[in-house]
Amino acid sequence: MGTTTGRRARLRAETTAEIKKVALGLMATGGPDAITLRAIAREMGMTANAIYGYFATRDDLVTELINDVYTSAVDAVDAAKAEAADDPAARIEAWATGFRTWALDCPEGFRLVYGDPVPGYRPPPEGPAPEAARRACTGLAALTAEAWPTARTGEPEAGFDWPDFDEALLAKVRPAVPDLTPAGLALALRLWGRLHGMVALEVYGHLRGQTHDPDKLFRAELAALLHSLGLRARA
Amino acid sequence: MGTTTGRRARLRAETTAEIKKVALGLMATGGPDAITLRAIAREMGMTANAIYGYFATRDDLVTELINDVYTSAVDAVDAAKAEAADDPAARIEAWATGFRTWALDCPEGFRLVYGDPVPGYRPPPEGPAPEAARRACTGLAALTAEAWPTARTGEPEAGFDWPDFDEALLAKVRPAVPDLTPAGLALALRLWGRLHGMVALEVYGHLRGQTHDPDKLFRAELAALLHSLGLRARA
DNA sequence: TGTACATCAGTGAACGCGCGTTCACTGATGTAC
DNA sequence: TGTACATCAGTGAACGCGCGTTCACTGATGTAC
Repeated sequence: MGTTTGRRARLRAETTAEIKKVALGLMATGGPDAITLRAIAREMGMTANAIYGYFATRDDLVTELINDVYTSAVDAVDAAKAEAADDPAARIEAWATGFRTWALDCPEGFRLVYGDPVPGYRPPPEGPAPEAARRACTGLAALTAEAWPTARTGEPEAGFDWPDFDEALLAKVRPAVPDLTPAGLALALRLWGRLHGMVALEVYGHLRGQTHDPDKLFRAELAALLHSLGLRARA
Repeated sequence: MGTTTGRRARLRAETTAEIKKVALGLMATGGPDAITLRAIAREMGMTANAIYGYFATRDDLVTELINDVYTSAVDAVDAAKAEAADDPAARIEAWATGFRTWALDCPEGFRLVYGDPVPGYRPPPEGPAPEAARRACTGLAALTAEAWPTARTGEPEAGFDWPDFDEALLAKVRPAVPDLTPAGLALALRLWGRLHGMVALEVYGHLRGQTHDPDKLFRAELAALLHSLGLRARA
């Protein structure tokens, strides 16, 4: 009996996964508005309402999609960081290139998480992927804390204090990374912005008409970023 | 006769402008997919097909919208730059804050130009706003060229050469800014990315759960940016 | 100044489409004795 | 091992909706003599 119910469960899980994969594929070719139950069903050779056996509603599907994609991003950067040599420059480099690689591998995912929402989508009140967001925050904060001893000397002082930040962010970050200062947290957010800028331009195609070698441009920006933190790139 | 035909023409221009204004307003409240002829007409108290008297097609309307909005952005940063003191740091600061101010004043515009396109929209082959794009490129390149004498010393060398860049970009930039080097142009693109990152995060609401004072964060990033160019912020 | 005509902004009904979602159902797969 | 029953994935038709676009039209505004 275990094996037979197991088989049904497995088929169910496979179909669920396929629905999500097809949804992402549709978004890749047609943009966020291409994620429709009918289009997914068409692609899978079934009727649209069959999807209701797997997701209660289209918004539920989109929420799961965002959650999956965001989690895969955090997994990717965490893994890249973990594989890197045990020094701040190497780890920041791995984190940044890991993020860019993930985004270029799955530009639809990047858009889904950071760009315009799917038309008509209403996310749940706590956000579509709270756990992935938490991991992303603390991961970056920890990374910044590692680099802080050298970074602080190269950085102009900006006078940040804890009340400048959102309570929810502090609640996530301070217990996980106790040795981070307010200025360090501000730096973390700025590093995030700096990475986001380059990757967003590339994902949205704005670099296409500018350079043949976005890779080189990214490496240059990364080298400058490390340089400004008082660190030196490996390559 | 001149006055009467003039009146018709004026009414026509006013209605055209109102259609665009309403379209932007709809996008502000409902996202890019809210720009529909029917919604615009509803808002204006007319029927949807009346809009065909002003725009041949919905895509034409969107193209004009993007063009207007992009042009207003370039006008805004050019004006900010022109008003600034005649030194590179002040001009870069004015350019960056001018851009951010424009984006926060008109976040729909930022999304329209830099984010996901309006669902179903097919831009014309030369892009929706080629002239505005050209002005933005050359403006930033000129700004970078001004800062280049000090910036080059602080920057790690990355070995860029003209073939790294797109011919179309070079055709725009090199005649307008003849004293720009390949490394300088790469720096221009990176500055663009750096600015884009912070502003995009803020416009898309990703900073909302992080800091109460995005303004301060932006100023800190700007100060660090100037610092890395060997310049010093005024404030 | 008055009248006949041209322009043209906007109407109202209709088209075909794709959407999310509901409903009653069928038929194959698995379960209990 | 064989039969009666339960589960459940998926069907097919239908709903009401909003969309872009087309069409034949009306009625007010402007023009020419």
